Amino acid sequence: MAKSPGEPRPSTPPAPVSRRTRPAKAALSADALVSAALAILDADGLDAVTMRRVAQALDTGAASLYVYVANRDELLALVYDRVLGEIPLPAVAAVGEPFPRWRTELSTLVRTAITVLGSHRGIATVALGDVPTGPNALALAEAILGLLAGAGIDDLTRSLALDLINLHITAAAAEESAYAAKGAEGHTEESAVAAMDEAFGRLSAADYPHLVSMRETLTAGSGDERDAWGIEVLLNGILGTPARG
Amino acid sequence: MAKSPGEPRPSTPPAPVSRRTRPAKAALSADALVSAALAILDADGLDAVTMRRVAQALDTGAASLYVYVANRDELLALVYDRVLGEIPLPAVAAVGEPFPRWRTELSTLVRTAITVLGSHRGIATVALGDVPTGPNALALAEAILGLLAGAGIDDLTRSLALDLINLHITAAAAEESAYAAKGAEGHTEESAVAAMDEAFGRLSAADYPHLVSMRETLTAGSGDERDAWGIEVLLNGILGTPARG
DNA sequence: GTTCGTAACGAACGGCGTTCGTAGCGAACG
DNA sequence: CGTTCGCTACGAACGCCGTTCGTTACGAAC
Repeated sequence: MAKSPGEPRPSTPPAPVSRRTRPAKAALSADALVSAALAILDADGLDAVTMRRVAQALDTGAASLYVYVANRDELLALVYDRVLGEIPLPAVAAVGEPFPRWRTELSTLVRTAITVLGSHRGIATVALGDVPTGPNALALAEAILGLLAGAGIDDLTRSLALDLINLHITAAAAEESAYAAKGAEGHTEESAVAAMDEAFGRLSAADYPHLVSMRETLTAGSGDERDAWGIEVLLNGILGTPARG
Repeated sequence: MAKSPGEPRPSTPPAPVSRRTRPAKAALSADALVSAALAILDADGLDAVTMRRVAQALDTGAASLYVYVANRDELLALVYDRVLGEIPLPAVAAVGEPFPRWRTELSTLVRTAITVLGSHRGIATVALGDVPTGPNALALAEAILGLLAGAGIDDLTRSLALDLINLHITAAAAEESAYAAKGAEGHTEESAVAAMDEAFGRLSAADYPHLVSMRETLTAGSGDERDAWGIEVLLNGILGTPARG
């Protein structure tokens, strides 16, 4: 009762009971923050995941979030790991056991990882700045290492291959998100071709002979086909490039 | 004379001559914006490249920049292309001519591209959102296509390979920048190992057998060695994976 | 009954990208 | 020569942002 700050509510009088007064409210938690952030991410993209919007979705103030999360980057890292959890992982063979199905399993694992990460608008870019160490990131790494072990690849090569595959997943997903974001609801095809023509129209065949001659080939193939080819290249390359070879 | 707004300068009277009154001033230009932005980028990183700071470096106001650039993203795209210009490109063989040195040339081209992009703190992430179409980006693409042509690779495969190589360059550079940024002046080695141990300390060998058994191998090798191996994998994989095979 | 740690919160700080209305100024035009 | 016009430049402002601070409420411990 002392202090008597009165009613310092200059903006929104229609809410009669202060949020603080209300009792239950489902209790905040880091998981709840992540869920709210993920919903905003899917709805409006990475830039829309602001502390204020997350707080608003949870019917609280931005300052309250800092009890569960040190800052926005940490929240995004948690969201990233949550998304990684959506990737179905194959059962891992025991250490030392050969696993003949490793190639198809690894191929689909990489492809689904790219698709899952790419479908949550822009979250993949989070991983390019922080080496992720969340539980689901570790589980994914474990699965990849297990499949590579099933191929009989030595430890050093597997270690390098893990990095390379992770890099590829992240980059391919980030690119996919970017394409999806650009299109929004416009035609991906049309705008992409338009941009291409715009850029190519000014090219002289003398200065850029290969680009000009390949103009049509460069836009060929769907994203999925390009993704699939990329994975094949990676796997073939890994098999054919032992470390310290 | 009409209107007579008087002297609406409530904040900084110590500057007697309005910037407007001063005559010469070297004249703004898109190039000047890019140079100023690049200097800030190298000094303080991508986040520090704000419209206000660029304007300040040019001794003007942020609003003035919009005459030469539509928005910050466009400015960053110009900076990105400027940085690409720092990459020395090999002479391109004529279309149809075999070029036996293609492999070493392409390998060093990719490696230097990663190094150059990675050395300008965070600029590589710009390319993950915009397919770059600046002149230097086109020249780089032309060079890569030319070297691949020297290897006798067909058009469709070259097209896919170009995308894959560009993706790898961008991602590897972004990761390199991120590592450099994390370290700042702290020991990269120490902090990386500490983070690893932090994450690995909680791992049970039952749940993560491969990760645990490879704990030491995973941190082996310098960044350069990993980069070099990655390029070999890409090139070997491209050679061994014709499109529509 | 009192103390105390801590979740929750409103307000504020400093900064951001961008827009708006206007001021200056050289060239074009009558 | 006088006027108009287009364009660069600019200060101020808008609506955001992440984060911090000081205070309040409240449950558990004593």
